[in-house]
Amino acid sequence: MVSSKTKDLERASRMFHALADETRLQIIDCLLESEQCVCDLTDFLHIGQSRLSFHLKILKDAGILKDRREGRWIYYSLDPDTIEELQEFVGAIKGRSRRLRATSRSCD
Amino acid sequence: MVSSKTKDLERASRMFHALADETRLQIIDCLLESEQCVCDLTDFLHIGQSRLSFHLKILKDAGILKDRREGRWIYYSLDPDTIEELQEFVGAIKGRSRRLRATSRSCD
DNA sequence: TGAACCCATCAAATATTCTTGATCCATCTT
DNA sequence: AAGATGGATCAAGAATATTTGATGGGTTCA
Repeated sequence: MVSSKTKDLERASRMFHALADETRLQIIDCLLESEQCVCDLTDFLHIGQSRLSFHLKILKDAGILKDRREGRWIYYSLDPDTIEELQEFVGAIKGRSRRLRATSRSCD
Repeated sequence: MVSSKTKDLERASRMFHALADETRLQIIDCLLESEQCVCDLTDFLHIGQSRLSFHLKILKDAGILKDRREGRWIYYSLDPDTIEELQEFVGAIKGRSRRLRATSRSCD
């Protein structure tokens, strides 16, 4: 059995990996204001279609983006729940790192 | 000239990349309570010394960890400023993604 | 139905990251 | 000074990730 802590780390590292690329951060930046279809994103970002599709998939698989089809177009948008999750994860680190105490083993 | 936005993305992707690895998240987990020296971390995490050193360097280069020498030992700890910075970055995404508006181009 | 369009997927080449063992450097001890 | 210890760094191989161009699937429109 895989502990829930291990799965949490797996999930977190997947999310962070999705954010660990400038192209993908640019995509996110494009989606801050509103959803966009793929063809608009290729125009904005000046990158090839298959390359964009590759990065969109990574963001979507990590849960950071959602998509919806409307006719020929597929619109991508941020998933607020995942952003929230991300914020909680970082908050958890910050919350504990603030009150550094004397040595106490906690990680094995 | 490189725009500050580009540099922000570069910085952000570096930080996220540092977090995009389970071993490194385990290291961070070990450091939540207090600073630790490298030899303790190898014991806790059961990983080889050079492998640990590799990951520590990535975290340190990203600004997430600080180190200090004390005699033979080097103690690593979280850098609260960077955690703060990280939180602000995620917060910036969340803050804007909440109020999704109609189409408005913002990223090219 | 067929052509045009939007997009995902695949395969191959390239690039980057990670692991491992060896080596080196600094500090402490004797 | 010599040995032992804590860690960083290097080189080489293994594993992943990324880019690119080609192909294919679904949708619209004539």
